[in-house]
Amino acid sequence: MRQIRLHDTRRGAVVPLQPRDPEAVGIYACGPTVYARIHVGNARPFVVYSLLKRFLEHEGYAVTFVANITDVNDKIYDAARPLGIPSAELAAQMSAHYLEDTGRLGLGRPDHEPLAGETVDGILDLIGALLANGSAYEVQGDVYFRVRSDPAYGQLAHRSIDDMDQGEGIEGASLKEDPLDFALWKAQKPGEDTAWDTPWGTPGRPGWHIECSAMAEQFLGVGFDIHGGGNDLTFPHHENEAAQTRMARGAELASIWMHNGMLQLSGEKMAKSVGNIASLAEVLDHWGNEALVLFFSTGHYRQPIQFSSETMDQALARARRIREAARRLAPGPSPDDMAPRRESFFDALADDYNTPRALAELAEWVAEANRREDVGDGDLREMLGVLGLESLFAAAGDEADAEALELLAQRDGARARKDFAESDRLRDELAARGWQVRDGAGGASLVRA
RNA sequence: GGCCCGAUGGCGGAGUGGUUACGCAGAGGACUGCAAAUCCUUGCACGCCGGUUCGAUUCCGGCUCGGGCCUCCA
Repeated sequence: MRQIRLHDTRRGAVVPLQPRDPEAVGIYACGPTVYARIHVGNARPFVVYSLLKRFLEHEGYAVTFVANITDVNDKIYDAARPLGIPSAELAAQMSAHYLEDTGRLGLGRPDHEPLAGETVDGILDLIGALLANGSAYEVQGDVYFRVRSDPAYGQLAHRSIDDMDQGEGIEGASLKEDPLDFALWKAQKPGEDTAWDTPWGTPGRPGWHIECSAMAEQFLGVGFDIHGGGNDLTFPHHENEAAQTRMARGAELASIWMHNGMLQLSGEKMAKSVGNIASLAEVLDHWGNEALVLFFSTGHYRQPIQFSSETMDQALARARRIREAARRLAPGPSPDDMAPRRESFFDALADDYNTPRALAELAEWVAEANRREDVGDGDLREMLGVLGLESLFAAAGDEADAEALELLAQRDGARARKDFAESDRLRDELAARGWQVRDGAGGASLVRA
């Protein structure tokens, strides 16, 4: 088994993965808050950790991947109000969209996708433990975490407690003992239509940070292996998560905290608040899932990555080349003398999940395969499977293609192939026969005009 | 203001104390009935100023610029 190394934010270094169970790895990644349809940037962690799971499985681990859905949150109340619908209804709608949109990535589902709203028992249990040992206090139905009770607070984000000026809003500030403290639970306020009963008597709903602590613990237990998320969550969200569990359970929530970089659009983080949004659904419509999944792997997961029509087109072209190689290669095992390239591919992934380097190896592998005769496609299948791109072996719109190719063959016996769509002349020809060429990921497909 | 990250060719993006990956785009060539695909060749790229060193894009310091977080944010 290859030694796998990953960057841990807490230690600020690339460290060896040493799972608590030598044969199994648990991964938790923070998912989106479902108050609107997700954008491409939101898809990055979904892709990164889904693919990490595939790689770890390839290396022989049994992996449990948990990605939560935050369905109870201020944002959701705020978004539901002007729409005149219950917040739970909005959350349900947007959750459904989230499942649909991420499903189209073709990467399968995480093993568990808990909803915060269904983990309230676990949340109250954690809060109970914190109240009991003095790390939390209740004020007028709110419950706050006593940040200074945790001597390790700030270690994850590498911040001194004295540099912090954290607040949960002006109203809450007056209730806190210390401005650093953050809400574990918020008493129900007018206009908030979702609330749960509590042991301390006043109904309310959980704070954002505690939701993740509870959901992670429920499915992976305390002390699991990898906690992931976008690097914008490092502080305060992950810092708070870590602190809550540490003080409630006397143990660290996770051993490695991984953080992916932001997707950037015109030099800035893609975010709803900035307004530079491209929805995941739109991007999938335009470029297809293969180009998008490949696009995410063209950059290292920790670095920011530039989203633009240009960089997406580049990913599309790259997918096309791989698809072409997949199409022409004979099924079967690849030659032994090409194995070193395959191994370099996986070695790159073992080294802090370096997908750009892995893709370079894959490109070299493809070039060599193209140069040779009778290269079996085994290695390529193996590599693409780990990258979530096994579908490059199956052409989009195969059936329509077959039919159209038959027509073409009848016409002039041309050595037609899927790339027919590249040729304007053939496009015209097809149009004349009632076919419309529709460009998609890594190729084109045909539909009846 | 504080903490952190980055600055690589037309674009994207790895990596390295001394021959600078890979992809996309471009140019030339091969092959091909035309295309497509594929192959070969090719391109004054490492922000600025100092320092360490036989030698720095790579290490150190400063500067400039960009980005993330410090408030909801993948």
